[in-house]
Amino acid sequence: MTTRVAVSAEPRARARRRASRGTAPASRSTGDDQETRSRLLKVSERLFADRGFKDVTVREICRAARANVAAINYHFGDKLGLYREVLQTATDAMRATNDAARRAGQGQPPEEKLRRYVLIFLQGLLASNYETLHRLIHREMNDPTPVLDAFVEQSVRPRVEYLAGIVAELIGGKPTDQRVLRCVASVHSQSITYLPNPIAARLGFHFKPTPSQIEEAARHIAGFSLAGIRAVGRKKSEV
Amino acid sequence: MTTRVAVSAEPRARARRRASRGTAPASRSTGDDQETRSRLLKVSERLFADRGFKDVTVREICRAARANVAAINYHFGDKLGLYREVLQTATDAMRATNDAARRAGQGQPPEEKLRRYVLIFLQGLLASNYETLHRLIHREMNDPTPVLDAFVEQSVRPRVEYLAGIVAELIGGKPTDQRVLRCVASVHSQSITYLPNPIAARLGFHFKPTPSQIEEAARHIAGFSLAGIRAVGRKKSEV
DNA sequence: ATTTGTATAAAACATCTGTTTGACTCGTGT
DNA sequence: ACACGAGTCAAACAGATGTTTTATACAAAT
Repeated sequence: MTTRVAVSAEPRARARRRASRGTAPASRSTGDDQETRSRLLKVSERLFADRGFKDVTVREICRAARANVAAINYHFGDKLGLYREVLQTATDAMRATNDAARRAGQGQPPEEKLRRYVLIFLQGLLASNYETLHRLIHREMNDPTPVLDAFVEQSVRPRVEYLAGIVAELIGGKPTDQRVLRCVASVHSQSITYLPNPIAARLGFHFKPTPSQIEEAARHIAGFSLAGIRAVGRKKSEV
Repeated sequence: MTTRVAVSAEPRARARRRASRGTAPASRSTGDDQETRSRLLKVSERLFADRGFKDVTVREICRAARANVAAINYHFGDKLGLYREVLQTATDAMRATNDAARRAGQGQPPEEKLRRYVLIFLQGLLASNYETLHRLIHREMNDPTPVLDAFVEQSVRPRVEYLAGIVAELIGGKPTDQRVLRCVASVHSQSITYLPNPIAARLGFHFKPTPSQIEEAARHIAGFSLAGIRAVGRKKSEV
């Protein structure tokens, strides 16, 4: 009895109306008129990030978005449809971070590529506008919903392959070398550790994601990792 | 509407009977008689680790343990009471790992202390009998239940402080130095990355937790980290 | 033999869950 | 003027959920 799969994307009768988007929705008379649909997206992003897909109720989302209970089913087919759309924006944001890191590293020596990658990744991870999206993704890691597969292919794999390329360049091995993969895991894991989490908070790790603190952390990770990678490179290659 | 707090440990009428434990429960007549209580503990440990506190239903647990729906409330007061007890065994296991790591490092130079710590931690993390317990804990990191505080104090803090001591010895700083704390985070994050997770699985990271693979991974983490720590130690100390 | 305490079981309870329904309000196109 | 579709709403639905109740079986103590 896991996360309740709805195989077909748009399940029921209605909710296909929104096929006709872009025909100037214009404003309607009802008071505020802030496009209920986008309010639902915005509100649910935060709620899903805070507590996960299953632990957030549609009633809660709708209350927070000042919308009717039926709004989610009307606009997104069902709860999973809404979640899918929220996670798609997360995927896009992550891909944008990937591309930015790639661009920043172009023409640079591998050491500098790694430094810039870590910094940009960390900025993307902790920048206030993206932080909820990344927490969302972190949730998928522990409680995969049917959306995870698409996300891994579109976001994680390109990122890991890029990192593997850098590391391979640094230690002079194939990107599929076990040593390379372990180094990639080491770099990546250090980065995501800086996502806010309740245990760190209880330990008194008061890491404030200000630009300068983020740079500091990025410098640490890059320096730590470059030394680590070089050390690994000095050892004999394995199968 | 989070995980449903039950402030008092043993909430209702019954379930305090088990105060009188140890008076030889003996066996009763009903067929198998395998101590329903311990069956519930065993079964729910796996279920909670797989899907988290909230996503597992008491009916499911009871079905898997071949017990009545009321069994949980009878033996543990309520669902959270069962969870609390399961997590207590996890805490104990983790503390045992801590102690083992400490003993193994006694009288060793700090480099060797770190190597042994990482190995023992990883063994504890991935040994088949403890693996579910650690996944359980990993869940608390993302979705804290009321049980988290006790766990952090009893397990995580001693461990982090021990690691901080080693690192401080290596780079010659105070255990509260920012550089030290960042190194601790680096070491710890690399270790927990080796817990099985769906994203790694989808990426084709087929890490089998055999003893030799675990040793391999521990060697990597220790070597990588020692080089990293030394590099950090070469830099000027910060506030 | 009776009482007492422990353990189990089936059924019921109250609440919460995602979803659906049917009515109603508008603007727009004819 | 009219029909139509888009969007919203209150109410209801069916199923799941944690918990409680009531009844019963049994062993040990009295």
